[in-house]
Amino acid sequence: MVRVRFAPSPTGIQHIGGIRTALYNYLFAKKNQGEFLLRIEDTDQKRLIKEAEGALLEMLRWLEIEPKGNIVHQSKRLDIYKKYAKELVSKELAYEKDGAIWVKMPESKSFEWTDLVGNKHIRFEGKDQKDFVILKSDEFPTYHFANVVDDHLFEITHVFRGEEWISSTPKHLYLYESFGWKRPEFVHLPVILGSDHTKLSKRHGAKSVLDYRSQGYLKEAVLNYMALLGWNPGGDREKMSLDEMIELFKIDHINSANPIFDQTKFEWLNGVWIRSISTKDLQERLIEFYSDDKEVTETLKSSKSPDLVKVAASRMKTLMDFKSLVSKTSQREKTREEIKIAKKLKTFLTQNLKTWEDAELLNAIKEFSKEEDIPFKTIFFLLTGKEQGIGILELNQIYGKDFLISNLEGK
RNA sequence: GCCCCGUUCGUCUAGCGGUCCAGGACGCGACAUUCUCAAUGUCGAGAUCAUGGGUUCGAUUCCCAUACGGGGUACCA
Repeated sequence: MVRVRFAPSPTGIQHIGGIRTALYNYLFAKKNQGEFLLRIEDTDQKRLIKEAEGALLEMLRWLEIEPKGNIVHQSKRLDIYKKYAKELVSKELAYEKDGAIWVKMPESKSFEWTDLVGNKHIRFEGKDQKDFVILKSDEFPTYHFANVVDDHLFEITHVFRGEEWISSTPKHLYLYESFGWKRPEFVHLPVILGSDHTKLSKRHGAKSVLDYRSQGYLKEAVLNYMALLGWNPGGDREKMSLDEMIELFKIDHINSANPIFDQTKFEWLNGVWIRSISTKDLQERLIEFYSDDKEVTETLKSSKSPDLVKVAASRMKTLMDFKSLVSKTSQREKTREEIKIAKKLKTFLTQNLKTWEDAELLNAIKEFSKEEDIPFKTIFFLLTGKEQGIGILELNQIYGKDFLISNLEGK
């Protein structure tokens, strides 16, 4: 049976690359009817950040890629690591120095494996390897050690992790060998780079998945875009739901080159998802997204809400765009000239229109525009209060005559 | 420096020896639609497949070298 694990260290916020690793783990497990576990590698006492784990769980919960079973904390398993470390010492494969336990790396050996990303053979020579610490002087294990011990104890079959671990894989291989344990398959994922071709970091803007949520991205889009960075199902397929990704996921379609995060394409994908969910669903998500915003919440709970959501959907890239789209307040004040035009327009419309039905209104606007030689854009602004956005007729349907007229009257 | 990995349009990528004078998507441009902006549809520009050597009847696809990019080189993960 396939069993994988996501093993982050709670030393900071998980950036998008970290969560992508979780996603690939999840996809692979689901695809193969396997298990997906979560292990917190909290072995670095100095760099530990206590909010990190909660944030991580919140991300997984939001994205609905939650692990199975109990969460393992390495900090609670110190006695286990100690026991195994001593075993290596007694086998004379490790030694104590400066209060820490070190593994002696054999110079004559070579270490090789076939990495499942790109299905390539990787080989390191023992002479390039250095002895390394497995148990620190504070009695905590190092990553290399705790990771191997736990992967063995939990019978992990496939290790998905960032490619920054390739160089230390020889250490891990040697540990498996020293204990006589069967080693797992390795799947080293290329790291995601920013637009300047350097590793994603704070400088590149919002990096946490939670940040994307608060910026109005849909979880479907986040999942979809993360999956697409470095993996594709082959062919032209781009938009995929989680279930579809599970169905299509294959390790040999993971790329081994570093992808660059493209904010613009991500936004486009988010728009695609916003347009593809139902109006009712979108409305619910907007209600949740704007739960702290009284004004928008009021709008969203009004009877006009479904219509507004519907006409706003095609104009949104993120949920954040909704507010300005449906706001009733004018985008800017009218100029003196515009105030004059607005007065004229108001008189014109109130005198000529009987029903205020769309066709009649549109004709009147066109006529006014022509007769007075006023550009349509100006009329649009005067009637809607916006330079651009939801159409006059759409607003006429939703808010009606009074709203349009009041825009002509205000400043 | 040394070790490891990578390199197809600006970006994400398809391609796994002939189907490729390289296909799709984002972005960009044009047109259509049209009450603005979007959305949508159609078309277009954009890659001598990093460079140089091989192998082969034939290389984007296989091998080597160079260049460039990324990663590692901690009692951090």
